[in-house]
Amino acid sequence: MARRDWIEAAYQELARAGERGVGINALAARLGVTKGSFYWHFKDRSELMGALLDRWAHERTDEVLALALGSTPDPLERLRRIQALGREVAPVDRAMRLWAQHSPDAEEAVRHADRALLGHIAACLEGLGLVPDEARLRALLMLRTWVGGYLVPAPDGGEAPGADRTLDIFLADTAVS
Amino acid sequence: MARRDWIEAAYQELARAGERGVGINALAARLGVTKGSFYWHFKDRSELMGALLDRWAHERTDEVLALALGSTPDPLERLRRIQALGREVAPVDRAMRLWAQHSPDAEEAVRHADRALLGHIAACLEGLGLVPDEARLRALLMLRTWVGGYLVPAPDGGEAPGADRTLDIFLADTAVS
DNA sequence: ACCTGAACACCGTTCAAGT
DNA sequence: ACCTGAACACCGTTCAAGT
Repeated sequence: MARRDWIEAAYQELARAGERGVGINALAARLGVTKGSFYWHFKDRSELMGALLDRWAHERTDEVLALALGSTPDPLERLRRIQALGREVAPVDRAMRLWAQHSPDAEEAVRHADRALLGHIAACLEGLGLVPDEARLRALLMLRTWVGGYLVPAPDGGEAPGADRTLDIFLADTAVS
Repeated sequence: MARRDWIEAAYQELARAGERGVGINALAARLGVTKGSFYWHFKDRSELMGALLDRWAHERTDEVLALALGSTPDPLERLRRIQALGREVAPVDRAMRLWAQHSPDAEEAVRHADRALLGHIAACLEGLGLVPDEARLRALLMLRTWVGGYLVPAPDGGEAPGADRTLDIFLADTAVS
């Protein structure tokens, strides 16, 4: 049982059940050891949670970097890829954002990651003809619309068919429309 | 110490510190009694939380009803009032939505309340010339944009000056623009 | 009717003791 | 070096006993 095994198991629980779902007892049972083992590898629970933060931050940095260095130069296609990534990472992204609501450390990690992500979205919007200030504002509102989906599901179960109408709406008066 | 005193104190804690902030020990200390008293008035914690749900549902119903019966017939002005209400009730609204992420009961209460709210927003958008389907979709995306602000704060501290640019953007191709 | 106080289960935490 | 097992604090919960 290595430190990284605890982190891996905890990360999966975080994505599955949120920050509260990461319990030492449950993890110990799942890993087939007693919780005393946990306290050999970690000072306390918050050290484990800190490791999860680091892991997530690295993953997210890589993902956004991959987007920024992506092969397509077409801004609209880039925005679609950001959206696709968003759907892919939704479970852990949601867990992180909810956690950030009551943890300053998680809040800082999310804010830092969002700076990069918002920068990339805004760059795409500039590529479509928006001036920098307008691009930054719309990038923020677009991200809020996507993330807001965690807290406001479509009323008629299942995602509305025109969910990626978000792009159309936020690009209403750009080169695209 | 009456049942409603517990509910009132708990409701304040909910808005202040979220669902986890509602602790029997802390409430008992604040009310100057022992927690044994609590279990005279309530079967258990979940009965208290259910009472909070009811209280919030009534409050929210009244608020949205007041908006719907409001004096202004102007749809744009009505949308501005919805936004203003949103800012006013942000603390408890945020707490409710976060709570809804891990409680089916809270989830149902929020979804029910959102049905009314989304209906009212959509009605305003129809008043501005959108067809029903488009109005419903944009109402959903607008609400998500506002609520998404809980999870994605403005990167440069403090709300961006043009925060209610949301209206402009979502009304881009209506009678307003 | 309303509350106290002691007890219990659960979970995070500590630590002496084992291998 | 790595883990066990017993102990403790904290909080939700129960309940017999008080007024």
